[in-house]
Amino acid sequence: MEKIYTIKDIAELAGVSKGTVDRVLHKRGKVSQDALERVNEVLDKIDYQPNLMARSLKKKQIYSICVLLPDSKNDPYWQPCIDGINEAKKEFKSFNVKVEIFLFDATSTASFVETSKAVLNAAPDAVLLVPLFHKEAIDAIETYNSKGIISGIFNNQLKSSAIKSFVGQDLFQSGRIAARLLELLVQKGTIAIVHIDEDYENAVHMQEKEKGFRDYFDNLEKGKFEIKTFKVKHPQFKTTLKEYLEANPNISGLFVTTSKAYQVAKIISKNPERKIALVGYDLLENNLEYLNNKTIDFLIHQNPKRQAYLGTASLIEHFIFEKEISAEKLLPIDIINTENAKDYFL
Amino acid sequence: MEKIYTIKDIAELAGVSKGTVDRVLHKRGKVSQDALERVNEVLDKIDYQPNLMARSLKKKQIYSICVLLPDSKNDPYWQPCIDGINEAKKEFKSFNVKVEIFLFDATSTASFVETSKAVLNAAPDAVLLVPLFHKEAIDAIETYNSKGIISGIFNNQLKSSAIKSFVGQDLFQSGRIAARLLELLVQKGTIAIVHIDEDYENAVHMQEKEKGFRDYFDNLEKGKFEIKTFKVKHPQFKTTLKEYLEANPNISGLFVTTSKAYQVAKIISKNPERKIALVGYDLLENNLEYLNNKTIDFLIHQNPKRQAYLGTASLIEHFIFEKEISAEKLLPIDIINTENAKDYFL
DNA sequence: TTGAAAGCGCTAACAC
DNA sequence: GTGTTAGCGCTTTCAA
Repeated sequence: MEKIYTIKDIAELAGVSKGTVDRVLHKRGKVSQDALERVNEVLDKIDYQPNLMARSLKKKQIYSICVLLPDSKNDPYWQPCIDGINEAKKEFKSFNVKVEIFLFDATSTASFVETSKAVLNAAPDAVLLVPLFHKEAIDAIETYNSKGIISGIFNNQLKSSAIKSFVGQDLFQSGRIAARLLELLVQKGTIAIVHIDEDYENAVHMQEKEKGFRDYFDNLEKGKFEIKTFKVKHPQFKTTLKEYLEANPNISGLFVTTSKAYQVAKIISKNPERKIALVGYDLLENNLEYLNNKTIDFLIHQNPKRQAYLGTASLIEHFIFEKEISAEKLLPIDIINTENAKDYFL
Repeated sequence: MEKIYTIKDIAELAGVSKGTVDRVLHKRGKVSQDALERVNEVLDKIDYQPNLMARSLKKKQIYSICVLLPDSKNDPYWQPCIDGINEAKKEFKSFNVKVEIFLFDATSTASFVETSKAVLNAAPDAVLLVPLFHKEAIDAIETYNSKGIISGIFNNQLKSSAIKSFVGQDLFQSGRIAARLLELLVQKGTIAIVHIDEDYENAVHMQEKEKGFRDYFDNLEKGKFEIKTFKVKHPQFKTTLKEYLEANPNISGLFVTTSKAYQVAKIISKNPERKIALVGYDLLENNLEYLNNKTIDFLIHQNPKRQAYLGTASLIEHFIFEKEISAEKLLPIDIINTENAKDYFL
């Protein structure tokens, strides 16, 4: 049973006062060379772990964190994020933190810009945001940075030196996982990558997934599989895909790079005698329906709830525990079939 | 921004002292009817959330928790559990909790009984244990209970009114997941369930998994699949399985109900022209090797680390935060293939 | 039955 | 530069 040391213990061992120990530990104020050495000597010998409870109890300052994410009205994918944020909020409610949620319309850059201004007005200590729109997100983050506001992102990666943390998945790898699944489902033949591309800015996502997907097949025995890409915008979606499949009767597998696999499932389930394997993303109600009737074979779970939770929690912990923010946190990529889907709703 | 009330606030609002408020909140000591009503009136009006940090800071009592689990020397499956326990330990190290780990030999009931006595001698406030041996585990738990020691279990379910919490997976469902995977891997034909049964007491595990597995196929179109069961003890394992597979040339899929899939993989990889689909359990080094060379198609991850972490954390939180212990916590059952395996080592 | 006060470990203000 | 001290919110002891 190793002893737990307090500042008082250190002060006694070093023959100085608690105040001096505090100054050494936090490098604040002036300390004589002699005292510094005496304290450091003690610190080297023991394993001092500050009592975080005592620290947070003392601190008067209230930290404020804003989370900026798309409204789930237009896309239910975002709904679980709210739960994740609230979970973090609840877990740390005894601490001096305030967490505010700001929603923008995922289909409108203007909405994002406007909401990010509102966040700026709230003058938080940190912002966690979903950088859907590349350029606008960078702008917002740089503005925050110039005001001394820390920025973290989740859901999709974005390179900027002003970003302190990223929580999400390795999308390239995610594409490889889909590829491995389709390799098993379709013994050989043609597989199409389907991008249901509602807004061009999202394309980085899809491109990474496509790259990973193709990478997997590129490293396989040649000639067994042919990989095609099919890109379609929403309005004409239904007829276009139907025609595409009719024009390509050799296609026996589809990889949908967004959460819209149910739209594809709806079309292919009309023609059950043609067996087409289908792999998509996200545990939406609509997707689960087709997963359960086996039109969709596998879904890849991006765990938006946990992403939002971890993003929020790491910012909170940075302030109240002075924890380092880890620059990148990659979540496991969960493979979902009919049987384990419900376990992921905790 | 809702105000955060403290005991001092309540005392002032009710016109009593902090001590009296504390007595009312915790129903300890004597309080006059009048004071009781005044305090309760205030409590009804406001939403009082005790500051857990302040509480833990003050408490002198040190809580002691013992964790009783199999030694990983004989089975590497248990190794991650130690990490999970240590993670919980680290997370709560600022609180007054002591967590001690006791290891027993998973192949020896005597070792379990002995170790559980050592735990009793340590006189902890709570015990978290892996109830590998049904009867002995029940005995131990009832003894703990009679001494006022709280018991939680993880890894496998066990029914007893003396058990306060269970963390683990739904093993029946886990069997269904394996079934669904093999259904996809083997279009039709014969599939064998392989129990590598080292110690009879573990059989509950395997039986549940088998039940789930068969349940899935029972509800499928009849005649497409035939399911067999093959049980083997370790020493004769290698030759027996080989003979079994030779005697049953129609078998094209295997479901190994333990973490020993690599042993099966070793045998079937000797005969690569006969393609046999293989699904097993757990991310052991040995298994991963055969997963990566695609002899094993899927592994099911039982997440022992997280099980141990959650089991430990829920007991700790019960003491320091006075949180309710949830009776049952079922973890998601992760499906692992070549591509997402490494993500699960965080 | 109740209030007052000490003190958990830490931080920050203040005095020397 | 450095030691002392007050106080965060809570629990617990001690008088009254």
